Amino acid sequence: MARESDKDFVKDITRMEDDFAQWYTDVIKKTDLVDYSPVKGFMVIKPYGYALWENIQAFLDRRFKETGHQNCYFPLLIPESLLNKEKEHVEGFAPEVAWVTHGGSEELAERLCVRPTSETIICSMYAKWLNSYRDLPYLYNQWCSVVRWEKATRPFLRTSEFLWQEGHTLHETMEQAQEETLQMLGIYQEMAEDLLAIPMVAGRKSDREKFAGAEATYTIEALMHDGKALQSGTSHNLAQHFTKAFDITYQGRNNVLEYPYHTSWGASTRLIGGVIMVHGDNRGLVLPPRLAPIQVVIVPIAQKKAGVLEHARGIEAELKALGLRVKLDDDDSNSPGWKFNEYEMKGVPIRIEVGPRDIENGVVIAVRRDTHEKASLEREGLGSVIAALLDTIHGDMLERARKNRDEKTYTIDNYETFKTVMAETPGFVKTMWCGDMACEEKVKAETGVTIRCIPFEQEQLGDTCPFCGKPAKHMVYMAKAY
RNA sequence: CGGGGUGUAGCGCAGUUUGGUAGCGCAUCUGGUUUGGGACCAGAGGGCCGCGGGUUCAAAUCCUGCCACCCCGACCA
Repeated sequence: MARESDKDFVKDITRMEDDFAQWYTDVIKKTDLVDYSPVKGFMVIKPYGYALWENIQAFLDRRFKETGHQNCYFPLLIPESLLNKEKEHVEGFAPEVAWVTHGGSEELAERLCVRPTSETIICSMYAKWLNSYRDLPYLYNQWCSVVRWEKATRPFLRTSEFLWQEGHTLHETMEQAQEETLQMLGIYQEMAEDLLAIPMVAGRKSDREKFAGAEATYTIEALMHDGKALQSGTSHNLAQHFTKAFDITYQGRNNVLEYPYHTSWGASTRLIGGVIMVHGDNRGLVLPPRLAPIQVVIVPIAQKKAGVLEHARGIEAELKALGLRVKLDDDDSNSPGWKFNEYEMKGVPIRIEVGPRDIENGVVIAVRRDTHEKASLEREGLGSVIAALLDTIHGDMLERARKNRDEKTYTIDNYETFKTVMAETPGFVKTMWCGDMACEEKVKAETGVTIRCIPFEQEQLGDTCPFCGKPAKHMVYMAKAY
């Protein structure tokens, strides 16, 4: 195996070490994932980008159904009076909701908000439907878009409208709600690792960072290439906060009216931004094989020569028969060299080159996107070798991402070192914390760093909080966040 | 919402200081030769210069208002 080129960048894309934000924008634009629409903060997701979302949807939807959930659909518009019912919730979301004030030319008696999330409309319906403990649990999910009027937007990471799913469940007991909350977070983590090849830190949000109206919020957090963290999926135990506000009651087992326990959980197109920033390099996207819309691209060489295209089509058919997503690029208006660059930029995991020389030798050339390793493979039995190679690439990408993250994860026990590290080599910081919101606010104000989560896997790193000197309550992961 | 920057052909840009026929590269189209890391030759098409007002004989260029995008901060998936 030989490194095929020393060149580790392309002229169209800013190098990530020079300007990470510009690199991200360049990659998104050059690879045809999205385009900007006429309305600020609203983006068009183009076919290559939407295919990524469809693969995320397919994975999650399968797992939701395997765990007993059903899909349904609730309306886009929510009356203001419903939004206002849960106090913390409305305070959290009011600043960024869009309002519908007119129907045609008539001004509405009550204005309607475009959902920023659907707890309120869904709870108002659950209140009508729920009668008996025999009806529980409610295990519903919807795939939809929501609108949050953002001031600063970036494709995938923060847009005024985004696609997501939101699950909303009701349970008889707090224990069942908690079990559901953690189960769904676990599915997000499984998806991140098995599909996106992104290792996650899972844990609970601090009270300052939790969802508006939640008893507890759980999160998976990933570390990007630039050392900033991305919240990648959240699952909330809402306890009885909304069910009481919306007066959702049922006849319980002991013949008294009870309020059910409530959860909600969501993951969005933001995950795509995470994939770009965790795996991408200076040549563009590097897509994990199970997510990639095109897993293998076949580039014929000297395709007008007799037999070349037919041979390439045979390879295409064999790989497709194995269920792989394959593209044969037989467009003769682009040279092979152009195609090499194009599909590398688009992150296609494996490129197969086949020309007259290879046909004669009974081989093909296969090149890995993630490592640039080039190998000559026997044509005979190629399908199973390629299928296995895709799995190897997935494992290697996950491992590489884990190694990158671990190298940028620092254990720190004093504030001065913390400041230095976060200023010079940002990443995750593992440290003890007193549990006091004022202390958390102070650190954020002074350094811009926030508590990403209180991880499930706790370590006793010390006895005092390095920020205020009070007794430590938890070990936390901290980082600057997207 | 504050600070900085940018809007000219599908994409990337020059031209704006000093007002005077709208330019370049890539892409596109036609024909031909090519094809193992961004091919070559010849020809062709493509523009409300972000949008609106103003100054002027004349505006991409000067004045003014707005809009969008990018970057850096404050707020959030």
